[in-house]
Amino acid sequence: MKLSEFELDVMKLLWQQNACTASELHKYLLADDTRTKKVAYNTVKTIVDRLEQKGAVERCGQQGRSIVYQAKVTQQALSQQATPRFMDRFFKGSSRSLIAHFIKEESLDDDDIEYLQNLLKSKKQKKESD
Amino acid sequence: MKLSEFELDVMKLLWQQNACTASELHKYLLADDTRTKKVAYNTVKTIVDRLEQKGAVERCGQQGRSIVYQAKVTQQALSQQATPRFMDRFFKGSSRSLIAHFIKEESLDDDDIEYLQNLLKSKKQKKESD
DNA sequence: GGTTTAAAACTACAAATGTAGTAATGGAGG
DNA sequence: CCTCCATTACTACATTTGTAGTTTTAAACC
Repeated sequence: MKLSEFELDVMKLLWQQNACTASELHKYLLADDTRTKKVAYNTVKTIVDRLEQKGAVERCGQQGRSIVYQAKVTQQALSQQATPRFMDRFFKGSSRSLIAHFIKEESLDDDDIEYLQNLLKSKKQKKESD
Repeated sequence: MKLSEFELDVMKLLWQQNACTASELHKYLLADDTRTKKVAYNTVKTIVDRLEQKGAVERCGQQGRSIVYQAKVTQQALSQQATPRFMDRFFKGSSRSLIAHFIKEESLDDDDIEYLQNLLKSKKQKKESD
């Protein structure tokens, strides 16, 4: 399933909110101040309609006249599709260089670092037990 | 600078190969067997022309009648633009969960794990010295 | 029950993208 | 020097995407 940028933005809201009407989605988008361009309700509804056609969302109820939608594909499923493509473009298929990039460039607090160190440790141990 | 999927595929080749003619790029794309759809030479040339218009590539010479192109924007520059957007979509702005995802899902050999552990360690130490 | 009105459904359209055809041109080989 | 063919330059077109207007409908309120 291939979704556009805007479609993904809407999916993200549905993943966060679990279930929404089109107007709710519209409100969330307007409230998001990282989003410079303000879109009309109809624009959002069109995107939701397209997502429905693509099978990415489904109707799960009514609220008065409003249709309540929910995500039909999980974030995991989509990220698992998108991630290899993304990695391949920018990190030459190497998870190692991707992870290294993030460890170097992104801010991680002590807690994060410790958490990730433990993850790596358990990954190593798991390999040994195979 | 916003590039499309196909444009990024061509950029990737230019990053790898340093400098190419349009026919060379075409050959590489045909040779890539992960790419099911086979494109015509003219298609590739159109993409290169668009990349030139967008300022992503530039001419750096001739080989007979063929124009040699090279990337004008670096992979780093583009990945630094693309990565936050990507992360935000799929990993809610948290580098930690992105990295965790990769450590869990991707295959890392012992060497990779050790390398990353050292990176984390030095990140921690650097913080302490601040 | 009639009216208002928000929401759905449908339609429209410009820009970007993928895809490639046609026309023009200039090196390379005879 | 002329011809040929690869390559460029230009043009074309369907599809997708972003964006929103118009028309229809049905819930809610009086």
